[in-house]
Amino acid sequence: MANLRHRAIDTNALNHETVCKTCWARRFSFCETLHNKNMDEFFGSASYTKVDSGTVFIHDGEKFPFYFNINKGTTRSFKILPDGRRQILNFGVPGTLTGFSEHASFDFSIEAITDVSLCRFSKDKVDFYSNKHPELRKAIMDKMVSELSDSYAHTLVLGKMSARERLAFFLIKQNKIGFKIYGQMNKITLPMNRYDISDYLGVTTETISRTFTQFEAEGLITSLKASEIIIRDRRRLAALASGAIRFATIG
Amino acid sequence: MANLRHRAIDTNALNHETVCKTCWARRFSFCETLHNKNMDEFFGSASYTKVDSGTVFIHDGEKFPFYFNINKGTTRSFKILPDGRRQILNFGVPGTLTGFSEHASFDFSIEAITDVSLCRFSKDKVDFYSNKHPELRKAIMDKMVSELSDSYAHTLVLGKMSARERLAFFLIKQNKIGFKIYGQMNKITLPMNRYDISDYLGVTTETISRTFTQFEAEGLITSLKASEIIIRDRRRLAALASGAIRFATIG
DNA sequence: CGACTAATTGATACGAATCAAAAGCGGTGG
DNA sequence: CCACCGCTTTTGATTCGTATCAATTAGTCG
Repeated sequence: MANLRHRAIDTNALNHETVCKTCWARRFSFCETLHNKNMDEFFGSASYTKVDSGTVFIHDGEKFPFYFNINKGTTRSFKILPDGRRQILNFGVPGTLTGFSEHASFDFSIEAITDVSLCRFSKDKVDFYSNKHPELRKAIMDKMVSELSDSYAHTLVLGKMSARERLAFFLIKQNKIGFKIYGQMNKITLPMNRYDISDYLGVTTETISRTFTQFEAEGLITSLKASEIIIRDRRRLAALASGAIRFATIG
Repeated sequence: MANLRHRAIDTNALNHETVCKTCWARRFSFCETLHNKNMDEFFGSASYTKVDSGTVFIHDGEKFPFYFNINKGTTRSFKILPDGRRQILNFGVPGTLTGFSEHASFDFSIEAITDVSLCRFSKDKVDFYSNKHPELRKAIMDKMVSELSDSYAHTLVLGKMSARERLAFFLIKQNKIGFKIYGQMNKITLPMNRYDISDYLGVTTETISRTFTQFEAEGLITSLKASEIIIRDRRRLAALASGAIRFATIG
């Protein structure tokens, strides 16, 4: 097994009652589907883990036959080119499941942006229980499908959109996540820094920063701090995000 | 059911023996896994279909509870922005399975580049048989995983690579496909036109064209026709494709 | 062989990258 | 509590890769 730098807490000792019953991320997670079943055995097989902020806990190319479900915090998945260029593929939030990769081998790296807590499930165990409980496999496939769908949306953004559209897309997306997970309305809290945003959107930090300034000048947003944004004009921001207007500084 | 413009040939009439036994794409397809089983009933539920070149046979947003497996020809999957900008997500070749999308609703369109023949499988039927034959579901999930993996590689290309790297990536990828499916070694046969290539790589046709010319001048490739390329220096082309050298005209 | 479309080549424009520096911010210690 | 240090973010000046606009050449099909 690879060097996963984290403290693992064996839930066999803890008992799933105490862990899952109070799990805040459950309603976003694949395991939600087993909510009303007596699945101590299955959940007992999971291990509850914490990863410190800044830790790369999955390395590109590594074999690791587990699914990870994020319970708390934010992660970034990324690929790196030989000369150091980094592309962020997605951000993981509570309820994000990962580890679908073929032959149990990851073809990207995952790093904790904030302190993260997650559950680790052996693929073999999940497979075994999926045969008894088809809804479990269905839930996993649904997660996979939405990851694919997200990736295609991202492809469109990277292939065809201007810097302004990219940032608008990102902000609208973060806003939706913020609402779903944390119940925030017009306030966007960004756990990632400008480098992350730029590496996700395929532009530079300078461009991101300038575009933030533009958006604020145009009354689309207000920036309280670098990491706290208020949406002021959702309609226009969403129009930009959807590609309805390419460069125009609509104001 | 949506307006699928194609001629459908019901294999119930034909009998799977005559169709699947001679199916050339089988060894690349998810159904390969059932090769040695008596699955007349399952295969009988498929319908064998032909789609003419240039036909959009799946429309973005359309509900369509079927998997498609391509048997012959090439397709392009794409998304379109309100102002007409098109991003090609991937090209389908024999053995490509599609239709994973959530709630059986596609979030992209698919168009035949050449004349295409394909098999259509009802999701319900596949689901039913997957419970008896877990390897069927596993095969489908493997297809899904490699589609996701491909998409991530594409993300890296679109987010971080120069035009030269993008084209190199594309050519190496097409070469691998050409070898796997059609057994071609250094010759690349491109069923798609320059617009397709540019819409896949997130650059313009003019840039694609100029880069082809550069590559030929540098001895990386020889272009017999626009659609027939010979790889002359695989090492350097692959180095470009992997991002080891960004702009340099190595030569 | 002519008509139409696809691909290439050329000239110029422009959005974003790069290089450079200043300002903001968070944490630490005197 | 404030001064200092390091890191992140913003702003500025300039460069550059690719898009755009325009025209020519090649290729395809009736």
